[in-house]
Amino acid sequence: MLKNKPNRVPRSERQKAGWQAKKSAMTRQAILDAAIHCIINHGYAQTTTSLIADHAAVSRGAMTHHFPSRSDVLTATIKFLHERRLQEYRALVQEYDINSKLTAREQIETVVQMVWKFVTLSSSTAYQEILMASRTDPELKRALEPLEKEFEEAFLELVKGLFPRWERREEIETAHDVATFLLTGMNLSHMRSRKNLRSKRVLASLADSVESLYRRARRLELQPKA
Amino acid sequence: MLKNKPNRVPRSERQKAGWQAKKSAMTRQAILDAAIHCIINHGYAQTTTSLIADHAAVSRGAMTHHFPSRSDVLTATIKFLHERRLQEYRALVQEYDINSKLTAREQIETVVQMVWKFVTLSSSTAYQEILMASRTDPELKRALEPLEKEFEEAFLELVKGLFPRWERREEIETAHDVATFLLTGMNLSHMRSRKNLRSKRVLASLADSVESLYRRARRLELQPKA
DNA sequence: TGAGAAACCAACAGCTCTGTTTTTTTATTT
DNA sequence: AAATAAAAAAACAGAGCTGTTGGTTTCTCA
Repeated sequence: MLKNKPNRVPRSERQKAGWQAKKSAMTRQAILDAAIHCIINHGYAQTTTSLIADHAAVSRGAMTHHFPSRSDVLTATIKFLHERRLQEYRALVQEYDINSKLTAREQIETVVQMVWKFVTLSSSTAYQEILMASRTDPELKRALEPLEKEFEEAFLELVKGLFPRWERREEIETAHDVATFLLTGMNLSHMRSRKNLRSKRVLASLADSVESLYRRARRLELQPKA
Repeated sequence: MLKNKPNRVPRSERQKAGWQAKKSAMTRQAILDAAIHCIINHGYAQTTTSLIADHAAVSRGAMTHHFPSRSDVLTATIKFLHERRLQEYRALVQEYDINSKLTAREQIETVVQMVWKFVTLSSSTAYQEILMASRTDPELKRALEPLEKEFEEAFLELVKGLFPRWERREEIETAHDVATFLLTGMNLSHMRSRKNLRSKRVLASLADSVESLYRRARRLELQPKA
């Protein structure tokens, strides 16, 4: 939604130099925000150009000025979404403040909670929509692959930072896979009906799995060729 | 695809009584098969009435005779898909022959493999498409809910049959949740790129989780109020 | 075998979405 | 202040999808 429609901005502001560029950036941003909003609330396929324009309070003509085709809006949107998710991810890492005063088990539990919170953000819902659409849309698929890799890297970096003594890549990868698969699967199911009672038990079980992988890795690292 | 187009069927067959009813059932079936095929290969949103008709080798007019509206085809399709999945599920249970000669661990591993196979069937892909679409389509959502419940019941029945001494519902449910969430999540990711090396480790970890839940349940059952 | 029903087909109208073009408004620059 | 460039709006044409209508073929049963 356009928070500052041009005619709502005071005259003084509007006469400053560089105002036009600023306005342009604003509507561009409003369009991207609206696109994400539509993907979340109407699904990827139903996100039409007019729907986006309506929700951004921008004429469709103005939109084609910034993005000539529908595909242009959407590819710009997924890039923007990707940035936003990376940002939200980093914010969560800070918020949860996973410091080394905690035991390994406590750290693991905190990370699990954090990742769960991340997965249930609305931006992850949007991402799921796009991911699912990409299954039958080669162009989308191509555009998404590098972004997916970047995210996995970010996750592995987090783990490395938190558990400096966890070196065996095999168990780290498995932990990553188990966590993301389980949490996305759960989120997918929960997006449809919330059953918080059961999710707590699942999160505990996930923490168990990760802990067991961690312990195994530690064991094998100490006696590599036993 | 229509395997037996009416004009390909021998005259003798075509003159038997009840032929018309049989033919009608055949095209109806062909339409439902085609619909599932389209959902798998083009996605739910792209599954248009003409696409289905084309793939079923049936005129669009003939289709509207059996299913007046698009929504009619699709609701019939998801019901049919549901039946098919139940059937495939039962077939897998038989095929894997999980008998009591195996140890608990072996049984668990077999079930995990079986469910994984089930989740990766193309009919599960179709189901995922529908599930995802139902998030933003209230009508679909309403139609899907009872079917979802029926499936969970079927799964719980399987576990009860296999582990008669596993009585605590809490751990059974958690095991169910962990397994389905993890496997759907993994499938969702694999539908896009196959990485079999890593999936084996994930399956092993899942078996660990289930086993640990089983052991805990057994322990708590023996000393209920300790 | 002939009347009536069921299955099937083809063409059309209305709607929505996309992309293009034309026109108007709003900034910037000299 | 005028010329030029950028942004926004409006109107239009083409394509695809849905649902409807009227007509044809195929089967059934008396």
